[in-house]
Amino acid sequence: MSDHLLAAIGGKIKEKRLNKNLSQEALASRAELDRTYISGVERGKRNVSLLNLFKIAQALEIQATELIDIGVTND
Amino acid sequence: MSDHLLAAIGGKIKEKRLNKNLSQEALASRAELDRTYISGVERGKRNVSLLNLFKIAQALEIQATELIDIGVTND
DNA sequence: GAGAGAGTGTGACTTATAGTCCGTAGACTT
DNA sequence: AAGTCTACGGACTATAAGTCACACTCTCTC
Repeated sequence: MSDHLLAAIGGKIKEKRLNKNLSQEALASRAELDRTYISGVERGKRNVSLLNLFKIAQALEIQATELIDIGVTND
Repeated sequence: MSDHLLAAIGGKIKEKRLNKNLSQEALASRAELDRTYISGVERGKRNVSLLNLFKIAQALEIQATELIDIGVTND
């Protein structure tokens, strides 16, 4: 529960972004967020808030659930 | 994309909490958050960050995806 | 039908950090 | 070498995190 979680989510975002052939800047523009912010998010340096998560998902044309659907077990 | 989204997620949290017969205070305790914070989240007054979302999901013994899996279409 | 206890809503507040805006530097492409 | 893309830093502003006191509603018991 912490950094690697954000990194995993950041990785997902990067993956989806590349799938769509978008630059960080293009994604940032679509999501109305800052390019350096997207950079930080993808590198797991940012603890994104829900509204921004949804903005990013929308910019990527995917469900927000896809972005946080990482292997998190409730062991 | 905004308040009603947070309210919808808050509603989900409340629903899951009640399913588990937990009080806000009990949930807050499990998630190591403040009771009034949980109250605000459930009422959609708080734009929760990812880490806290995961804390809450873990406290509810569910996947975080379940909490944000509301009817959001990419129309 | 007053008093106690559990559960919740809410406003106000301080502190931590989310998020922006400026920049520089390096990798890669054409 | 000019253009594109990204990592990263510093300085700032906006807002989330976190806490408190108090009010209110129930329900139960005396």
